[in-house]
Amino acid sequence: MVKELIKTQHGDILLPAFMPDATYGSIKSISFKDAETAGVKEIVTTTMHIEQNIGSEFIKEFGGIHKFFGWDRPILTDSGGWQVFSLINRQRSVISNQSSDKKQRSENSKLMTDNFITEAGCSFLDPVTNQQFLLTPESSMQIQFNLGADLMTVLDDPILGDASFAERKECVRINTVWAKRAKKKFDELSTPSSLRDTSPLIKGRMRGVQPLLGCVIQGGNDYELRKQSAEELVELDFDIYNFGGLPLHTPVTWKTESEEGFFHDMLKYVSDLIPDKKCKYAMGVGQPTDIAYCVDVGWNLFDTVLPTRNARHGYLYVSEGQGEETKIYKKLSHDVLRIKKEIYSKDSRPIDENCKCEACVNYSRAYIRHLIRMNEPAGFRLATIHNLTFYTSWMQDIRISIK
RNA sequence: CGGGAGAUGGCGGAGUGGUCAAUCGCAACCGACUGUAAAUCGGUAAAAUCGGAGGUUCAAAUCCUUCUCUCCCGA
Repeated sequence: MVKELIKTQHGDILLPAFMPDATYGSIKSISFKDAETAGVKEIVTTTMHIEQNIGSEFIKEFGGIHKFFGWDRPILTDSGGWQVFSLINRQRSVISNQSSDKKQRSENSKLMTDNFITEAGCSFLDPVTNQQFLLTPESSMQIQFNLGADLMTVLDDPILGDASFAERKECVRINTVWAKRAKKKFDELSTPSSLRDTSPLIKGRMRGVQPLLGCVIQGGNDYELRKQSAEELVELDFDIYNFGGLPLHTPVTWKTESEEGFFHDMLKYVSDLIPDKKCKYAMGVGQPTDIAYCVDVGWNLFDTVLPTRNARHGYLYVSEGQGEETKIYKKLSHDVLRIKKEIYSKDSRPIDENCKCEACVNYSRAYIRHLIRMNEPAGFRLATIHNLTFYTSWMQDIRISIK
């Protein structure tokens, strides 16, 4: 029995669902109203960026993240684990460059002391605000309650692909310990009396609907570690099970010589380790065809930066026959169109003749190409609206196709 | 009219005697992007004998003379 629906205080989520990322409190270059028009029903935001730049205490007093954003539909918060992973990973790659430059070396050693993970939590220097920050499983949970998220995520400890087996095993161990601690904190904070005091959620419309908690299965590209991680977490009984790390063979995720691109087998393997009655969330996935594959093997919740970032870079998703290159997964297919290419400079057609979004109904490829090349925010906005419209309709097609 | 500064590839702008057929950036073309330190990053190609003429020197974009043009300040 495949899960079809998640109930939240801000409405139901139809599965499989795709949630765009509103990292700094905004889906880059569009408004939430634009997102709604593009068919977006639920979004992801990050606890860390909000906490550091605005402060979750303030959001709580304000009346919660939904009110603050002006977004009345479901919000999932990410824990902040990934950001730290990202920082540490960058730090390692800088250091591995073996610079003989004295200044560079001193910067490297500074990075080592700025960002580190212990069993207590993640300590790091925020690159934007330049403040030292300690994130623990408990504080991450507290922040997410302050925000009043509908779906929450435990602090997790992602793994670097080229770490040794012992190091990766240690990450899985810490990841489970943190999940336990986070769940304990979550249970404390979500008791009715506690909710009244600590969370803007209680002021919502649907009393009695609790926030849901997701944990993150780690283990990198190692099947045994994935299995161990999944089994330990299943034991703890979470609402949502997330695929941690990024299932891609790249130097910043998992280094392997064997294969390029998306790690299909691992997605299937991990999905099979999770009971079907649970929501399965493939974090950071992915290309439309990869999402389609993941749905096939049991995943039903997705978020990725691809449609929004690619839009800003002029990489547009279009229906088949409308672009330069076709991507196919089974019966689903679409094209890709790089709008910055010269061939579109005089093209009076819309981005996608089959699309009803604001960009396609009103403007030509030539105009949108021009705007993006000129770095005009209006161009980013239109392209983003288009790509999100594509993604939401792609998800709808998937939902229909699996009925 | 007097004084000053300048003239280098499509544009901006390094370089003040040899290592300069000339750094670099923008623009151009192509590509990447996957729980966003990303309006970012990478690659490729093309393009100037350095305003004109003369001179000094083994050697000049670089020094000297002169011409042309531009800009700034002052009458």
